[in-house]
Amino acid sequence: MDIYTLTLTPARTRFAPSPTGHLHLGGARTALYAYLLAKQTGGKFILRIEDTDVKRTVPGAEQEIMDGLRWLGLEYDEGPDVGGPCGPYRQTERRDLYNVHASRLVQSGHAYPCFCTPERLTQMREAQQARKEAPRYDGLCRKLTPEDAAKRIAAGERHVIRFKMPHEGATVARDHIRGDISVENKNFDDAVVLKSDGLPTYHLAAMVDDHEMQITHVLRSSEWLGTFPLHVNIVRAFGWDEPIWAHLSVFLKPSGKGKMSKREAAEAIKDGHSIFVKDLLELGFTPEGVNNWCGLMGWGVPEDDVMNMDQMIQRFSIDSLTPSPAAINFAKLDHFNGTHIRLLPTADLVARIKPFFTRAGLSASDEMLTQIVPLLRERMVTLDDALELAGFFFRESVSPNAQDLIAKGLDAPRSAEIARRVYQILVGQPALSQASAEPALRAYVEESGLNVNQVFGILRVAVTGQKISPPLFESMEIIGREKILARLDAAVNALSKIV
RNA sequence: GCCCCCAUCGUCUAGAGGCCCAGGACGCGGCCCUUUCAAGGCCAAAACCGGAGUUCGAAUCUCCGUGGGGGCACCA
Repeated sequence: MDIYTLTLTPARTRFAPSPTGHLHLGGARTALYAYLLAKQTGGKFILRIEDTDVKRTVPGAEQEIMDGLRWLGLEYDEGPDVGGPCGPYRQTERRDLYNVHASRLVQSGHAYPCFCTPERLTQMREAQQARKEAPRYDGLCRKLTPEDAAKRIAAGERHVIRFKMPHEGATVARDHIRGDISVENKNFDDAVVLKSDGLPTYHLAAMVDDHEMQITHVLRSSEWLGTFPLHVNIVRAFGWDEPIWAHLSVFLKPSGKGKMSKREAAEAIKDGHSIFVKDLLELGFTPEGVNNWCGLMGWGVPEDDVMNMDQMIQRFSIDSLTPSPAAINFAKLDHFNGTHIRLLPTADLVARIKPFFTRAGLSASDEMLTQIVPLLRERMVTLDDALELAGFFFRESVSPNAQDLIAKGLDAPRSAEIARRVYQILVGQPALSQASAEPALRAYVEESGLNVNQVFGILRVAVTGQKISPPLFESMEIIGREKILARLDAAVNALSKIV
């Protein structure tokens, strides 16, 4: 089989989060890569919920994950709410399957029941740490005869199933990003694969499911690198073929010193950013921007790094994934978000900013927004910028800061005088179009000896209520003559009251 | 303490022995455009962690050091 054929073999990939919290950037990127690989090869992208730790499961988390994936455009082909040929896709609904497999491991001599109590294990670990030894299961129950074990199980004694790690030799596991990883087996202990509540741990559940669901490429966080050899041993104990494994580097906080912490996450929010997908949506980020940005962290694209989903699908390759941790750079997210906003067709952008006006209690019609969007587009970094930039279009009146109405280098009375003059000029214009208003005002600027910034500045603040606004004359044409004159009149009044 | 992984501009990265006195992107600085703010265009500054090897030749290969990250649960 040549390389070309290989890359076209449909991949089955999966995103397998546990529903214990918010969907975050790391998860989003893992899902993105898995999605890209599946789509590129004409394969399937699967969502599997790893909820075997019942105590840690958070209500609503699963829904948030599904909503988040859909918002990002990472539509899964198989999953809890869409079904599929390998379901169910929630691990708690597959417990019988894990029991069967755990038994198989015991029968084949690859695993054994362990009756050690949590108390004993804690004591053991504490003693080991006191002796500066690595905390590790001492293998007490590994020595039990199958007969003894069977008797205790029959007696109803509470127990777990542990995987029997080889004591001798080394395990060589191949990570697609890093190459062969070799670890001495003596560094491992016998991990629990089935808990006393009858549910599996990750080590068993993930291996069984990846096999049963015929996953071809396992893309997961590099946090799993430590237990990677264990997983490989489990897969081999079953006699299964291994998938291609790729351990994705972790995201570091912006400083590059350590993983994102709660504290850092809070800092980011204050700054209008977040590591949580649900926040990103509310903060006005676009799926296009987020995907492009986080996809680029850990993936070495030679050039042309502004990409939409189709382009990412075409260009993605697990061969160009990078092994080193990446520090999050929110400034770059801003850049990509702004870039993708500018790439959006007007109707699309209108639809996306509308909710932000609605939420602010402003009724913005599609017609109006369609006119305004071209003025806004290149000034937006996030979608909610539209509200800040263009709220004045939809308000009955504006209330500028009186001081802002005073032109640079002039005083209030002089500014009021200018505003009055501008009013007169505009009143004289039957239709307040850009074509008529602008030349008239420029002529005034010329004859008055003032500069454009002074005159247009007063007008801008009077009409928009803001020092920074979209292009003035285009905006005025949309606002309409009546409102403009009223606002200008109000500005003259405000200016006159300043002593 | 033990184990594993990583190491190119501030950040994300290109680079798979000569194409590299190291390329792109973000950010930063400057200039142009300009009614504000942006966007856009142009220009600039900015890096191969250190030390030994291997080689005619190393950012690229090997070893050591250092630094950083991750892991060592009946959590994932």
